[in-house]
Amino acid sequence: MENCQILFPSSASSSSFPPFHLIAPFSNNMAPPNVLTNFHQNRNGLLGFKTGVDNQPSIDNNTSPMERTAAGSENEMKPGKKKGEKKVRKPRFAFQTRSQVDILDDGYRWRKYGQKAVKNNKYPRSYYRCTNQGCNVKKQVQRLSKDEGVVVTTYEGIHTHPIEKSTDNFEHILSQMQIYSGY
DNA sequence: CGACTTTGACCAGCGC
DNA sequence: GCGCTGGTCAAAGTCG
Repeated sequence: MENCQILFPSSASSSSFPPFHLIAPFSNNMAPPNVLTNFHQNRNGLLGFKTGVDNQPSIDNNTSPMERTAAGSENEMKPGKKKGEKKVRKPRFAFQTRSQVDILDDGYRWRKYGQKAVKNNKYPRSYYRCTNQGCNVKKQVQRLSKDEGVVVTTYEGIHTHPIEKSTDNFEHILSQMQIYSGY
């Protein structure tokens, strides 16, 4: 978990790196994760954006070994937990936002599949998965207990399909929230 | 009735 | 080895 902290640059540097630079591309029919991926690819010395990429060359593993047979043939081990096989992590991107709502409407449809209480945090962490068939993108949403206005959203994986609805809505939400810059 | 949420249980990884 | 913690599953419940 710790390998996925964020950072936006401090607000002091907003002139050189306004947080919304991160977001602007969304309007181009791009989903946040994709955008962030770009950041990841350039991440040498970038932004302070931190990702949780583990030996993941990059983004071409859209359909990962984690893929769970949607048909539900189970009985196999849990996905991605094969013996001897190194745990493969998809690229992860996290960002903090200051928002009233936990769930940012980023244009994709998500299904909640779990919620856990997190240590040192009075708010639970929620786990969501993209409902699009074949798309294994996941995200975690957590509100900070020390600053309840701050929501941390972590994306894992890359969407393999076009966005489902206009991101105008997302932008609208963005316009209502402030990017948190606590570092 | 389908899509989604809730929630307890289960499992693996990790630190001690 | 053990206990803690994070991540996921899946059954049951809810909602439109």
